[in-house]
Amino acid sequence: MPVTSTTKVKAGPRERLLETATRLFYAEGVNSVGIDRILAESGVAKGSLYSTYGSKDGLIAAYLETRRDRQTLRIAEAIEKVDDPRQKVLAVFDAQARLFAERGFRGCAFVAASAEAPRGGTIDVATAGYRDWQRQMFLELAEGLGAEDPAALARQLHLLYDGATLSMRLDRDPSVAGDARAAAAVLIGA
Amino acid sequence: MPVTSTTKVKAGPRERLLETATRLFYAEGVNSVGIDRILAESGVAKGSLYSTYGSKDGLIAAYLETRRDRQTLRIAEAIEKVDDPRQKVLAVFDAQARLFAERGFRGCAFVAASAEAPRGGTIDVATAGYRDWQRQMFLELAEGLGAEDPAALARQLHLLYDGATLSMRLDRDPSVAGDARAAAAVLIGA
DNA sequence: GAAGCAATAGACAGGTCTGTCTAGTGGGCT
DNA sequence: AGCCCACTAGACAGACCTGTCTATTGCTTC
Repeated sequence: MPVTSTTKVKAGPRERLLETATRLFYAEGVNSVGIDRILAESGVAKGSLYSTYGSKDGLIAAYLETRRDRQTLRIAEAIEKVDDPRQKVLAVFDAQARLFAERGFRGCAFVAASAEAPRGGTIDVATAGYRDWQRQMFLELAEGLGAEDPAALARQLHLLYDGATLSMRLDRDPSVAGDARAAAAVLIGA
Repeated sequence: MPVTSTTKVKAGPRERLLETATRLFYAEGVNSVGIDRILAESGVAKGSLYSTYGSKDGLIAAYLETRRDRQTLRIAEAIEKVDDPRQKVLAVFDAQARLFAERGFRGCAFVAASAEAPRGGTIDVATAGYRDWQRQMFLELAEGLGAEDPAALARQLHLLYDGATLSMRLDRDPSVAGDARAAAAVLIGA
């Protein structure tokens, strides 16, 4: 019986590769990290990487998928925890603040990965999917608020969220999430 | 007498290199474009590049400097053109909208360049300088508005500007500048 | 006309990267 | 016991990169 992810005794090459790749890709960028380093630090043979993920691109895709799942789950949970439509919006920015406060957080993985990615490639597609999810989330939140133009409000809230994301990446100042929350409060109060 | 930049008859290697590098770096990213392509497309010899700019890094620095000058000049002009403090703020977002509407615009050059740049390197330093200029500009605008907490308002406006910048890069939709302007109008009206 | 200098053209070194391929090893299942 | 297969270890090919170095050309100035 193959060892599954729930078993802690020993992780297989697939899990070790993904764990190491996630750590290195996120810290230093997908282009800066070569597979040799991932192999060395994970203790996996090169052949296993190519039989499991097919290519470096495949490993990158798996990496982005886990980041996306982590993020969407985190935000969905924060939204579900409260009932008031306004509180739901603020909960998103609170979740962002908690994310920014995490040790080792260095900005959104998708922003970093997509910056130098060739158009139409693996990273581009994964990023577009993540953006779609975000857009849909903000739209549902804005509709829940009963705004007269939910689509416009959703775009503005998304703008604040994006602004905090970019600012965090460029300035490395987690407090920006608080500013985004404050601005969001003004927008949904108006 | 050496030919200066005002003379249109023939541009020297320095100008041709910078022009070609700007075009390619901006379109495809500083890491994706090798010097061989810049040399081939500009018709300049490799020796001239290294005697003029010292290294690829030096060329990148010159590229970012011209982008920065272009941007700061553009925004400063837009601000000076109007007198009303509120109109000055909106003028910044109007300038952003015009920038986004330009043919071939693909998002902020600094965001793209800094995404995969090593910390503390040439790109990082240039980006930090540009960020400082932006922060100062928004602070002066907020102070001109006579807000009770100019620093907080400046950060929120900057957030909207950043949000539009990131959204433009990820979604390639120039209309986002209009959303940023609308949200800014709400913030400075409150 | 001669000298000097900037620029061209391109070979070359030394490094990095992805991906392929071969050989050996060890544990689990029949 | 014996077989199978996943995995390890690492050499290798082929491509690309930056930066150096040499030889040559052509313009400018003395």
